[in-house]
Amino acid sequence: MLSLQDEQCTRAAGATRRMEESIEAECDEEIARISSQGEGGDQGDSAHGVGGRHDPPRPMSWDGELSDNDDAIIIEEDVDTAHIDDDDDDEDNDVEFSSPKPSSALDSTSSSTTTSSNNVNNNNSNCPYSGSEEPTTLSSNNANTPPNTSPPPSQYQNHNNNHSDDSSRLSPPPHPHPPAKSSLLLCPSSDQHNANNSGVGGVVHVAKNNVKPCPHGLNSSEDNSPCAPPLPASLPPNKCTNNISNGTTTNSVNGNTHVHGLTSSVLCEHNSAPNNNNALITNNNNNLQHRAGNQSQVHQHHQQQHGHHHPHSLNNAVNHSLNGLNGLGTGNSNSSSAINGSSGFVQNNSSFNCPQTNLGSCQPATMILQQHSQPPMNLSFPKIPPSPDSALGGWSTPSSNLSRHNSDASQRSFSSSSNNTTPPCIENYSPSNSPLLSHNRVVNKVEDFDGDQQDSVLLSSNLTSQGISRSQLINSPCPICGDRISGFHYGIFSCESCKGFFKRTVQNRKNYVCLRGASCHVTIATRKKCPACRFDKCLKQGMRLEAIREDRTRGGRSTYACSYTLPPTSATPSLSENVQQNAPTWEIPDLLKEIVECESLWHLSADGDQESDLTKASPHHHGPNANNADYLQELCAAADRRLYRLVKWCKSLPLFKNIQVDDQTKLLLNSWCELLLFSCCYRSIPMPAGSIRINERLSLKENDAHGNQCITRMIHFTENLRRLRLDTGKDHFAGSNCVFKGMYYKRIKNNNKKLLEFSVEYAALKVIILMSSEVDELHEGDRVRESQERLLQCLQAYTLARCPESPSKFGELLLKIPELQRICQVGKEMLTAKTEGSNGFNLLFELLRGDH
DNA sequence: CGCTCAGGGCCAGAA
DNA sequence: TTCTGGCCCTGAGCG
Repeated sequence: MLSLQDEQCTRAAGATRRMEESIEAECDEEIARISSQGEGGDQGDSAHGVGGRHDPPRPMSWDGELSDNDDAIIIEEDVDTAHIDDDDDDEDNDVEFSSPKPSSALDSTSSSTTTSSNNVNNNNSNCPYSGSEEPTTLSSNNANTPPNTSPPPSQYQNHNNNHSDDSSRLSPPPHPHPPAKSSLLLCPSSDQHNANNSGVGGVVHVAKNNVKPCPHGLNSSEDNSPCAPPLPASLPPNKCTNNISNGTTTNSVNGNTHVHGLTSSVLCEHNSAPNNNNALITNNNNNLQHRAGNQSQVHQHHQQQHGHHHPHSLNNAVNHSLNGLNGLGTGNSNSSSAINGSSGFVQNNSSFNCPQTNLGSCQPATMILQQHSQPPMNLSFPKIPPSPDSALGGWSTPSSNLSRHNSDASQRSFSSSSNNTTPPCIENYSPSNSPLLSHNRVVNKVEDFDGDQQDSVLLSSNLTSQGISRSQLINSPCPICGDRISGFHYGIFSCESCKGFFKRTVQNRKNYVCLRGASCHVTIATRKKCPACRFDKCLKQGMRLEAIREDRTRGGRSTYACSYTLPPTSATPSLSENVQQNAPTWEIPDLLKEIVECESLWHLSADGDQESDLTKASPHHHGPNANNADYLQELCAAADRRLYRLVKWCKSLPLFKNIQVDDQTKLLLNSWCELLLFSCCYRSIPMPAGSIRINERLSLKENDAHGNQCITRMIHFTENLRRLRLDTGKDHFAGSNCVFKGMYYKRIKNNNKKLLEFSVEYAALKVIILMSSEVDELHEGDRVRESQERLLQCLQAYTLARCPESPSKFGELLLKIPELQRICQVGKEMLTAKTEGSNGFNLLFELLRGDH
């Protein structure tokens, strides 16, 4: 009698064989298809072969409409929405795609893929910060402490109360901002750390005005020792690495810097473990706190969950990227520095933001990201204070209209001191036509170039050449709400109300949630209606979280790095164009381009595509009635169909397709579930919150799951993805010099065509998941490992280049993987139980039976 | 040493 | 009761 284990092995072998056969069949089919196509290669193939093709760039329009572009690939779909249909399945029956410009068989891949996911941002939730955990406010020792009470549920909610069951509507994880005034803060796992620093077990007393910043922003005033390495740019400069003995929140135990504020929660965790090497991975939506920033902890956790190891390279990258999660913005390619202790990365980042020397205090973000891979450098940048006057290159008139009088009391200033400045009519103010938008972008662009004094000159000349006068700036509307600007606040010129709003939001840790899709228009009239969107706009316009002083010291100049970046906005046309022309471009690594081009394979289901037939033939395909019948059956059917597409996708991937078939099979067997679930969740991003899209006809809400943990977790995972703000195709073309080799369109209602948009980050992450070198008994383990590392490097480079203001993006992306693996574990168990005893004979069942 | 100006605090009014 | 926003205070940076 065969033991259960033997039986499982047998089944696994069967699944393996089937996977191999599928892969080989795909190969054969591919070859046959290419051979038979001659010049008219179909689009499916166009994206199969990747690499080595360098077609000239083609102009693209971004209206999403297709005109007469022969190169476009049209995927028809009877939908009127522009979902991110990366791997829609059931609509395949309705899908066809037109032939692109004929090309040779071997060059059939020359049609390129235009990628983006246009709906991602539209469905982003309100808070751009996720994945961090802030200290728990236990109580207040100060009567002035802003109360952490529950806000009206309809509009927003305080983070402190966000651990409700209805996590799909939870506010995003808290902003990593400073604690409320004089709060008693508890680091959830930081007893030892806190005891060391405050003398009160587990409690950090944040004293009001009790921190005397060091004169250099480095040492406490009592300490005459040489300056410790300054903090990274994103940290307030008066948070010295030296311990401040008055019970405040900084310390330098083993080189760690415990800072709250922007990075408080994460750093709190990060530094709290005995080895000072922790970080926090949170998953608020799942009400899970995966506190495993320490490599070993991640490792252990993962082992416990899955019985195997994280890929070493992935692990490195996770640890590496934790720096970014802390807002420290590492681009250090030597991940060992992160692994070996946070002291390493603190010191590796030590060249920044010393207010005394102004080392990098105004360095461009791109420089910062590049430089912390270097050991501490003796930088000799000329001093560039981050104040707007300085940043703007030193206007000729020292007594600016942006003096105190219009900084604090803007109304007074406008009425009295600005004789030559006619106060603009309020009706003329509009955030959309504010020169400030362009101005801020100019600041950003200039800072991106260099950190030295030339910035100022260049910026000044830019402003001059673009005709931006000081009075124009002053008279410009607040870029957030359109109100009158009162001064330079938290990194941008803004009005007094937005300044106060931003300050309160950050200081009091408000965590607003927009219930209208996070797309509310923020104007002077509506700014009170949706604080979530208002805060979001504050951030988008460039307000800096780190400008909020965690110690609440008053006075003085800002010393945070002013290398803020702004997203493309609808600035004044001429200026916008100018900025656009001068915009530094970032490039999508070629490898990622090739990967993205393979994304189209999730859509393609042309005639002859076996998937269509399989779909129709699937005995588990229940069609529209599945919604009320057995969604699990529908889920299985959808998963089963996608598996075939998965194989097609895999074998077209660069790096992967060069791996021998045995290893390909093992990698696929290892990751098929993660890939399927990930794609499902990604596809669900445009869906309403709290639901996932199984296929074209079936979507599930949390209620529909009837407590099914897998579905629930998938919904939460989708929510996390939504917050993560994956890139979109528009991003690529707005800021990059990326040119894909073709354009894919989906035919929608009224015979219109919608440009398909793929996310580079999403696509790359899938391949990283696939290329797990920790799979047992790989013949070419080293090769797989190298491939994954290469992918990781590309993705990191891409995320840093695209979002220099969010150095944590890369880490946050990677941290989705263990979360995904946990969901898969639950999902497999669910599906296995479901298919127990079933005589179904398809790939999914085979995989499931062999998986346990 | 005085000025600048950005960040924090206060508080009346609004929601 | 909470939030808003105008006004004022503070103090580091700078000339």
